[in-house]
Amino acid sequence: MSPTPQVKRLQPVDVSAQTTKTRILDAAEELFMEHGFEATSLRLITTAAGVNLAAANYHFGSKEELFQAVLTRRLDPMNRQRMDLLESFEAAAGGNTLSCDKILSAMFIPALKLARDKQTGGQNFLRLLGRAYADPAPFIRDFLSQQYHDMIARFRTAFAKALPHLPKDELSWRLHFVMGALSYTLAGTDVLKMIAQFQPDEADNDELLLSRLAPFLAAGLMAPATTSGTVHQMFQEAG
Amino acid sequence: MSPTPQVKRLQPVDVSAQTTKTRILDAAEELFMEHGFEATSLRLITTAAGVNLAAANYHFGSKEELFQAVLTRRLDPMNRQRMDLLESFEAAAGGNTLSCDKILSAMFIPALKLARDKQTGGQNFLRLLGRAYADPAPFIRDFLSQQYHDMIARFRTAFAKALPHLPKDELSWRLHFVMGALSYTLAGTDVLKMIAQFQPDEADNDELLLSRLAPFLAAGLMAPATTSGTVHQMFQEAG
DNA sequence: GCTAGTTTCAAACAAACGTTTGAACTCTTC
DNA sequence: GAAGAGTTCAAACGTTTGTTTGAAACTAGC
Repeated sequence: MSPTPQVKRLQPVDVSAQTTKTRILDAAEELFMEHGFEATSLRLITTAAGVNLAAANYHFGSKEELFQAVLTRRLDPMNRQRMDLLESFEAAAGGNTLSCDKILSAMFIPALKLARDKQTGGQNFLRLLGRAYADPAPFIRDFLSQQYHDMIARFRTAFAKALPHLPKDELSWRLHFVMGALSYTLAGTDVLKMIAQFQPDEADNDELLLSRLAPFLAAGLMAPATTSGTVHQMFQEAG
Repeated sequence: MSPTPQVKRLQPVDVSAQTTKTRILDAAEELFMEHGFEATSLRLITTAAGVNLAAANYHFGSKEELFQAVLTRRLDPMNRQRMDLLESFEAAAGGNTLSCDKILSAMFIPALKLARDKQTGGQNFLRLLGRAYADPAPFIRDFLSQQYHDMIARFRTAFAKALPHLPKDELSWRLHFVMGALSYTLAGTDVLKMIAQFQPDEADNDELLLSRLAPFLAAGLMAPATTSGTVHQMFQEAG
């Protein structure tokens, strides 16, 4: 049924096929980023890629699988880098527990690397990732939560050591806020205008962005635990 | 061209027409929330509302206008409440400057009120709003940034007084982070699972959520200003 | 240079989309 | 109860969607 060409081959993979595949991936990355999953048609993608319409289905099976392929191509290596970096930080620290900032930097630096590497088109990808994180489509949410699962678990235990005073559920919440702020910020289009206002140098947009975001999130993570009923109390006063 | 029935009438508006209109709005609110703008068809909406397909175009003109109508119905009053509340806080404080927490509570409390009011279906709306904030469609982004403009400007000056040490551009960034974290958190579907894990009482989901988020964001806002090159430095170490 | 496997291509598929139409219906107003 | 504005309805409009098809083109291996 599906035209997946899975054949054992001892020779290097056919080159022309690869370029068609990557051309589709590149075009899809940019267009999905710009318009979202639903609003981007395969005709738009294949036309932009300069390939035949049927090539998308031939190489990827379906539109959903193409979208997932676009994500995995960069997300997988990035999350692996994040975990490796965290591990190397822990090794370097010996028995000492890592600071919040250090752990956060292990999350941010691989993203930054991607954003800087113009050759891999990482700028587009980070924004696409932020958008995908907010997309309601179940197949996207399931795919992402599966992709992020190991990394989140790994960082949760690291943060738990750095913030021993914090109840576990409180930490879960704050990690969620961190991921949210990161995703949302990277996804914002308006951010570009905002950046242009202060820093005309486009090259370091994402670096500037993350250098602002990191201290903000670190302070939030290190805040004292929520006293129950804080907001409830405020609500009563002002209701 | 447009079938807008704008006629001066001295009698109370036709009741059956209103119920059709609100039935569409209610169904659209829920379905847009669940599937997003593009993935929700007018046929799905009108079927769920139990009205004829053409009724949507008759009462709202187009799908885009329907979406905007869904948003304005609740967003407009909420943002007005936010500004009124901030003003009353400032009046109560006399000449004294408000604390960060107090200003934040002026942003959160109207959202909380909406979330609690089950009669108006506010739960759905807050999630829809979070989703809309991350939607790439230009007409949605333009509409929202216009809707939020006054409120953001008002709160920016309030925060500027509360945080005099913070450079203006740094404050702009942090306000952006606050709005992002708020939107993203409210939009999350996974949040529901997370909440269910700790707090089975569904009634106060959003209250619990905001009572966790508020201290996190307050701490972030009050963090010392970014020292230039922080992340850059980290990046060099770990690169 | 023939063969077999892989990739490209133009064309067509059925289904779903937002929107429009004109007739039927409901209601108030005189 | 006739008139007329406002609303509902079934049906159809022309597009666009993701996907499939079968033949043509291409690329090795022998």
